[in-house]
Amino acid sequence: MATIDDVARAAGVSASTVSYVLSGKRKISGPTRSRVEQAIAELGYRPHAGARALASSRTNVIALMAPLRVGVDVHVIMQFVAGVVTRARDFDHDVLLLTQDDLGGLDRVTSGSMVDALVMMDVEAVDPRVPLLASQRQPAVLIGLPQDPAGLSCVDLDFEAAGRLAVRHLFAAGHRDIALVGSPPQVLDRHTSYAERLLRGFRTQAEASGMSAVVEPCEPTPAGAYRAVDTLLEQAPQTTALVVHNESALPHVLSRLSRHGRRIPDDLAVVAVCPTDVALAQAVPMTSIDLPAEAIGRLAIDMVMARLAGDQPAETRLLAPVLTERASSRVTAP
Amino acid sequence: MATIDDVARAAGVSASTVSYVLSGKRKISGPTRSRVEQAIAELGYRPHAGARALASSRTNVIALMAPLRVGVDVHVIMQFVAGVVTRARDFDHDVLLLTQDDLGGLDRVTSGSMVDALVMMDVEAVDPRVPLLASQRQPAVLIGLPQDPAGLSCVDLDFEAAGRLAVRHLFAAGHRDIALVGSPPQVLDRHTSYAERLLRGFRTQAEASGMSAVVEPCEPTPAGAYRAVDTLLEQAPQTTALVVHNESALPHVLSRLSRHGRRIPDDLAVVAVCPTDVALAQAVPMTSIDLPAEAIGRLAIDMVMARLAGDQPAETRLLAPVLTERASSRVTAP
DNA sequence: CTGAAAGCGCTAACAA
DNA sequence: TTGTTAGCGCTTTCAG
Repeated sequence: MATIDDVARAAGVSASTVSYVLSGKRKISGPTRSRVEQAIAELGYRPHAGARALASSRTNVIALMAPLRVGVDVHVIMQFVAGVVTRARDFDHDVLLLTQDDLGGLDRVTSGSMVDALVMMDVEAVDPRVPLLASQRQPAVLIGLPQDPAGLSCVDLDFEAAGRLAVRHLFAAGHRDIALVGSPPQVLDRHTSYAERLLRGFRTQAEASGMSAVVEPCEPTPAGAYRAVDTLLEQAPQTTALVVHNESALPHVLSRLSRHGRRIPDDLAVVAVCPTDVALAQAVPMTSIDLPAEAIGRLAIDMVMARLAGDQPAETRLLAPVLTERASSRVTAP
Repeated sequence: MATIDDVARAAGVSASTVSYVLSGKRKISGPTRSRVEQAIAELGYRPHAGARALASSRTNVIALMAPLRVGVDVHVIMQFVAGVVTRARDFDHDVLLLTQDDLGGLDRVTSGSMVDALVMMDVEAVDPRVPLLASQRQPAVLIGLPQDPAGLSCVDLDFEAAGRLAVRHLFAAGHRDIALVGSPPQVLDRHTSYAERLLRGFRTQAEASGMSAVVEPCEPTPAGAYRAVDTLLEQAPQTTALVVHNESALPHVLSRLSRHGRRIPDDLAVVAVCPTDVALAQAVPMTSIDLPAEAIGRLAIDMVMARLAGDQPAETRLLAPVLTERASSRVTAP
């Protein structure tokens, strides 16, 4: 492999000049610059990442902690990761992938100076990883909202507003008896922030609007979805509209409803909280509040870069929910 | 951050001794070792990854090129990635994530000495990335089977054998008219290796067994699945069994069949080629040939490590398919 | 069994 | 506008 000295020699300049041509941190005359660039091209030179990191204490790598356990919301995770990776590339950064449960990984990549910053997905209200962030010098951006976001950068969809929005939409369509098919019990049990926030928005708005509102947690399996639907139809048969916040269960909820002879939207309106492509991939196109996972991922990187540039303090950004009406809640002509 | 010199000073030894304690490449006396270890613990010392890479030309990072585009087989991708990451950790390696389309990324991480090796998912029969591998010094392991795997390490499920196995299973259950609901047309168009291999196995075995076999490519959408099912039932109404090799379409295929009044397995047997958890997440538990994505990921890392250790030449490993019979193809009592 | 010292390839003062 | 030089923190000969 060619080194910076090889390039310098070939171009008839010093190594530092090559370095400055590469970094642009110094003004270089036209002729010199082109000689250097040509030498770089001819030799196929690439700076050695380790050497660079050692000298500059910058790795151009961002760590991403992602929940790789299968099961829940694979789509969302993938889109999110895609957003992070592609946006990082826009800033000439690469992404090191850590699994959610690799608690030690946090310290490893951080203390070992493997990365310049950290993005943590799927942060829970009380998250064991959050306290660990305090002791490290690299900035972190969290996806989700810990109970105490003091001094931390956070991004997420405003799930509470999303809950309210869904309910208001249904209210406007004339519904007065609604239900939420929510996250799996274990997700709620571990106080996953987004699940609780959506639930809160759903409940408060329903109450504010004087609607009767039932909540049914739901396993992300066919059996779980069937159970949830069956329970719901039995215990609250007067329900005319559903909010579904459970991507994996969604198709099974719909198929169970159809098995019960409930037509969508005629007998039952449904609003889903999920990525648009999931909403469109259902048997009936779903009215949905988009979970803009890719956009959030990109935004997380933008925030990381702002922090790295030093011009930004930590901030929390909650994206306003957007509801798109589709067939599943459309008021049909009588 | 504490450096190796800090540790050496604290322990009253030289830096090289600390290094050797860490690497185990030299015999160190008991007392010395424990003094060093204590100093490391007290100072919370972590070797600087860049410095280490510079001095040793080893990064302990593996690059993983994954198809992050959403749509097809997200589950499979996630499981695969999970397998790679967790197994890499077993060998004290981390994973740098590249997107499939980031062709330049290959050269970047490789020439820049950011990684020790490469794992490439979803390799197609004729893949633009494969020729690029020739010029780099880091070993690569491919998931999938390029047309010409000369000198490259490859792992994958033996899809051709899987196709044959599915057909043999159905033959044994008495079926003589079968159909394949396959990959999306565009996947076949780009000569995706696994799609073609499964197709080949399906066709050859059906022919060998004297069965009539129809093939229907299928978009990974509800509409696509409906179309495929409708076409099939119309053009080959005598079909009594289906092989589905299309994870995303699977639920929609099943729901369409049920809408057509075809009961599974009574009217139509179905064998799916997909991860076990997907097979179990359907309305009817699916007889399936497992796509052991996580295992393949782990295996890929094992092969990487063998190559890095230098003891292994490149080799191709095709995993034997395993079929598990479940309700969707069970012969029911008359 | 341990230490000294020479780099690994790059960046960023400091000089000119 | 460019060059010189001193590290960055570690690994690994070479010596003892």
